[in-house]
Amino acid sequence: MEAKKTSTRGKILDAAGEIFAREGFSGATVREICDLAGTNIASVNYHFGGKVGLYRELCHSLFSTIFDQFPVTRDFPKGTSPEDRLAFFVEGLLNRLLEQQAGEGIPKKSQLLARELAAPSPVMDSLVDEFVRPTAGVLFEIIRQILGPRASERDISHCLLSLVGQCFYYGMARPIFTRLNFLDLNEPGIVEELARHVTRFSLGGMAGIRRNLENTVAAKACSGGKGIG
Amino acid sequence: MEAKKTSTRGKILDAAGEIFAREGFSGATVREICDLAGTNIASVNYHFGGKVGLYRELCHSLFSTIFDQFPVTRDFPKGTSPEDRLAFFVEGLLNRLLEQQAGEGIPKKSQLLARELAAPSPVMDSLVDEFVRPTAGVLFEIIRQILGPRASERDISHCLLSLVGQCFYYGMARPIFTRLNFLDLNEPGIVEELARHVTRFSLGGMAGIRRNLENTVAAKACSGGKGIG
Amino acid sequence: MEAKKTSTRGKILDAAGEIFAREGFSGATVREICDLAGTNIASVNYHFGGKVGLYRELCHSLFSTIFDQFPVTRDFPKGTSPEDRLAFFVEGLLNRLLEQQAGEGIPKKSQLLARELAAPSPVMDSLVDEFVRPTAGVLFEIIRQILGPRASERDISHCLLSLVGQCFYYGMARPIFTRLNFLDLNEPGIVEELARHVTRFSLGGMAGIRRNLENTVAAKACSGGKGIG
Amino acid sequence: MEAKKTSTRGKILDAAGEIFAREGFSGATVREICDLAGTNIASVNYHFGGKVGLYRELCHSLFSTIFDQFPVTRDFPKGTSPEDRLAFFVEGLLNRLLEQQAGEGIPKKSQLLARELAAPSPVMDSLVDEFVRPTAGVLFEIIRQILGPRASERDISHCLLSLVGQCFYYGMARPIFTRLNFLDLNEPGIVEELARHVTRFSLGGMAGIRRNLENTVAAKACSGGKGIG
DNA sequence: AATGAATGAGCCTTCATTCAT
DNA sequence: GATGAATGAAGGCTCATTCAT
Repeated sequence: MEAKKTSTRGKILDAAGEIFAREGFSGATVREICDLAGTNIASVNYHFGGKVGLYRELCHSLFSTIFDQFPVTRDFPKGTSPEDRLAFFVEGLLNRLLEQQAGEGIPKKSQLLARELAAPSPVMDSLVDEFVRPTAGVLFEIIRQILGPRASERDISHCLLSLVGQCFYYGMARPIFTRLNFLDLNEPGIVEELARHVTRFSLGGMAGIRRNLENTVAAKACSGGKGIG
Repeated sequence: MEAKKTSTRGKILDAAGEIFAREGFSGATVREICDLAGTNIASVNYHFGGKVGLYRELCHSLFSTIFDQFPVTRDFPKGTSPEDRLAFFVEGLLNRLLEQQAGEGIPKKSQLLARELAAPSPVMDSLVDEFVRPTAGVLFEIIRQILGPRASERDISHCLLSLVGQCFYYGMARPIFTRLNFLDLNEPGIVEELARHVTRFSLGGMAGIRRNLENTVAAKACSGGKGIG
Repeated sequence: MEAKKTSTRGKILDAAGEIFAREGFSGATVREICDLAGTNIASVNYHFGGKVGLYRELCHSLFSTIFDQFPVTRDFPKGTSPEDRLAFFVEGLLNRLLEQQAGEGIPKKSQLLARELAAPSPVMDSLVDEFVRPTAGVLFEIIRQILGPRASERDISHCLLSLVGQCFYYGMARPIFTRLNFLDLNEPGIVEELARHVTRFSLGGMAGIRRNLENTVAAKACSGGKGIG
Repeated sequence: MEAKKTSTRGKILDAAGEIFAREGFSGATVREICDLAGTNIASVNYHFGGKVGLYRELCHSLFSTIFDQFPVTRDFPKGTSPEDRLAFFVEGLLNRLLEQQAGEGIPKKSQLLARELAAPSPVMDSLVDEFVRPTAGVLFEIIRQILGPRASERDISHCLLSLVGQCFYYGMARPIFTRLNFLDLNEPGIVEELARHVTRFSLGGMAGIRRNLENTVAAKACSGGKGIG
């Protein structure tokens, strides 16, 4: 639930979120944003220095809010299994990507995120460092533990991308699979359901990878002698 | 490898692919496209009726070419396992999404595709019906067989999206994970490596799902008696 | 008399001359120019690349026209005195600076010239080289002959600036001395009258300078002995 | 030497002098002036009622200061020759026009003056009456005496403009003749040197005019008889 | 006395498009 | 078939100014 801002700055940011998400950066116009915000057309330049500045600040603010709202890790009790950590991570990530305004069918934040991922603007650079990299680091460690000591960094990367890809796809490709009637993301409880599925699917996938790693090594160890058969 | 067109029409299409992929629909300008194509600024309107017409035709032509080039199914010998069919599907899909111009690092086609998925233009509608739906149908059937008879349509959908999500993510999020140094998609043989990974990961994932389905049913069947423990 | 152009380019140039002269570069607006020219507001950008390009081309065209129209030297018969050459020069220069549209009281060209001299824009650089320098060279030689062999380059420069200053002042300070009722530049024959005056005044001035130079040298030559007295 | 003001008003005036001189009235912006002055952007309107008011006050203050600093006449001892009065006048006028800030190569005051002469703003009207007219009156009388009783008002005006023109030209056309390497106004003692030259040149010029007047009258008187030859 | 926020008007420029050739 | 010239609409932005504090 998003509290409607009363300051001019806040109203512009709210409106910008809507318009940029719907139209993209080039498609959006300052005029449209100001009309929606109910402010003067010069206010964007006054408060943000221009269209680009507004976009930058909006992204930052959006990412900041959403990342604070849905953490992907926390102070787990000692001995918590990596599988449980993964479950928590997946639910957090999906919430970040699928979160939407109460009452509105338009997930403006994830839409904007998806745009940036498909066509990263210069704004992206700082965001990746500030928001994405730490998140990826957390997941990387979890997966390393799940895959076990034989996994190379490349193995871990592959699995990480497999897991993240599933989550992102829900956020980005919504227009596609909505059209194909595969899934309705507006159902209540859908995020939790998807989190359970992604967790289970990915754990299964990683188990397969791990098994393969171990077999490969075992096979190598027996090379020269007879294989197990 | 893309044969350079010599007709005005062809030169415009080539240039449009580059510019639209880089700038998006609103960001691209007819002038820029015509400059790159070396044609008159009025030629776009003459040949395609306008910017929208050009975009529509470009998408169609791009999808058409790429879908023909990389099939996701074929006349398998009778008795081919669904796992083998899946492997073929995954490699085809990844090729479609990661294909790039020979010698150029810019995967203009998948970039354009990614854009359309993140922000589908009106052009999308016909494309989904013509290209995406049949592809999805093929995969749906393969997964149905792999998951076994106990899987509901929803289960199949979930797994389908999990698999497709992994593949798309490679095509769309390249700017992100390139920045994070997770993966370099320019390595030779990378598509095949990814295909092997996605196939194995997904088979593992689906195996997990299937096992769970069977256990759940079994547990229900034994309800009243003792669980396995 | 200025032939009204019929091409869009020409109409814009005509209008620009009027507006830039009246308002200065920053004060003038493209809209006003296009309104006066009866063309679309985008035509300036199409034909001249922008406001600056239009200004540059206008200055060039104006200078070119006016310098061709009023020469300051010609093929004099052998033995023509430097005084006669000077008279010709002065009349030519004054015509350049005071020339005005038939029927209009606004001397747009000299006004524009005056502006450039008081606040030279980047456009000025090429104009000085192309137009002003050769003119100055002609005058420099005439004055050198009038002042005689004892004149240093500095003496010549001083006299040159004295002469040119008189002429320019008529072109630039018109708003001032019109207000002070000193002179009405709209009288017929005024340019010829001024030319006669400036020529006579300057010849007198230079005669004074020359006399002084010769006396000084003579005095030096007699230093130690008696002066002529 | 200009004392740096500490009051907001004074700081704005100082800054305005710099900016208006460099950019002209339309080219200068209130924001730029306030930035340089280190004051709030609303301060110009608060203190001067607007951009025009600031400009008016600045001109007034500038003219007032400079005219007080360099007089063009004084209480001469009885019997002082008009030639001596002229020499004093010329030095005073040149000082007014060429005066520049200590240590800075930019003569902001004369630049501004030159602008006003080339393109007088409405502000000019009052300034002409208050400052220019009295100065011109002084010179008019001096020249009347030098030219002698046969000179008409028109003769006097011509000579006056010839003299004033030389002086103004140094102040206004500096960018031109600096580019042409005719003169470097930054040399020490240059103003005195120029004053000597202008005085001598003009006295020579007026002597020529006077001689001509007398010859003309004499010739008329002798009409019917022989001319002097 | 002074200011930060906000504004309406207007700026130059760029856009996709049209039209006569 | 193809194009150079021209255009109306709209773009982001800057301006001097105002107003509540």
